[in-house]
Amino acid sequence: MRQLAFDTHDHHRCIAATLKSAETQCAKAGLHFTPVRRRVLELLATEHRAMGAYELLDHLRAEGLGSQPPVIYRALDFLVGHGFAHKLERLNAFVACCHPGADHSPAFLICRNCDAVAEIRAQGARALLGDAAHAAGFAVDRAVIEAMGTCPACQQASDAPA
Amino acid sequence: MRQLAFDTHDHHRCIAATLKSAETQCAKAGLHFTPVRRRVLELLATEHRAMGAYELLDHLRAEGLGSQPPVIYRALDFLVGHGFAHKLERLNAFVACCHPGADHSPAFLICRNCDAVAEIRAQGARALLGDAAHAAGFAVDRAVIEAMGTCPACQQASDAPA
DNA sequence: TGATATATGATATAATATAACATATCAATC
DNA sequence: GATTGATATGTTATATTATATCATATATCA
Repeated sequence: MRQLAFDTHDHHRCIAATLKSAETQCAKAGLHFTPVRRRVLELLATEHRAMGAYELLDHLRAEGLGSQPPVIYRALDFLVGHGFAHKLERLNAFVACCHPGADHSPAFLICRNCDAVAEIRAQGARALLGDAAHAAGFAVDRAVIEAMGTCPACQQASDAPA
Repeated sequence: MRQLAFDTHDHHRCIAATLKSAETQCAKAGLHFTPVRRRVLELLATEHRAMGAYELLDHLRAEGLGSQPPVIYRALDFLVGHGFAHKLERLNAFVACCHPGADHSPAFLICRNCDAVAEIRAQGARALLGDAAHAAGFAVDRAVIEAMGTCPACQQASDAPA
């Protein structure tokens, strides 16, 4: 079961693993994995794509789990704050974390054409960035790394046009 | 005259160089460096910090150069599109480019404490990111790299509290 | 049980950004 | 110089994203 980049994978297991991991981590750390928080993570994991806050809120509303913006933003703050989800700054949207539990320096590959998003590890790039920053006297605590471009599927599609 | 990171520099020359460079590039490329566009770049260069679209628009309005949001967003689109300014996705704000004319892969260092922003070159990090993306079959055309952390001045301030 | 911290509900509004259409300006050509 | 086409600006309206604030509920623990 792989969960890297644009590869296909066993998505049922992927969703289950994401939720299970969050559950476990929350239990360990004494965090409350409440119904709203759980459901938001589940939605993100299930759709497996970048979703906007209001799109997520629409789901919650339909399910009677909350109807006002603060509900979703609080849930997202929790999930992002504890590393269960990430915010894509470029899209003002959110994705479930693909490497739950791993200490990671995530980078995102965002397809301009179809909006597919992949999370990859970027330890190397992150380290070089840290070095360059350090040389300028700056101490980095978090790096936003988002690559815009074309995913494999869209490259193929444009190579072989109708 | 240095214009790197958080170093001090001759700011008058820095502003002049930024405008001059944009002027030259526009002339070469047949682009219209109109009064609004010029003034927005000048504001960004003068303040030398991240500014929001509406903050910039307030200046334009005070000067009779435009009063509605589309005016500033169009000017910013032009400046960002041609590399004269950059958008900081993390802040939803804009800065003048510090390396005008240079073919560059900019990265930004953003101080959480005082919002100071420095633009550095990140060729190395960008290259590693490109490699990692390539391994996933993804073709990068642009990378957003923004480091959140603490600038030199704020580090000193917190080392030696009152 | 009562005190405290944490989470949710609800109202209002702030901040950021774009769609759509009208008008003006500029540059090239007839 | 008038015509045209491309580019830029003006203007109105509205969409999208996000937060402040205060009230209420729920959980935890002394």
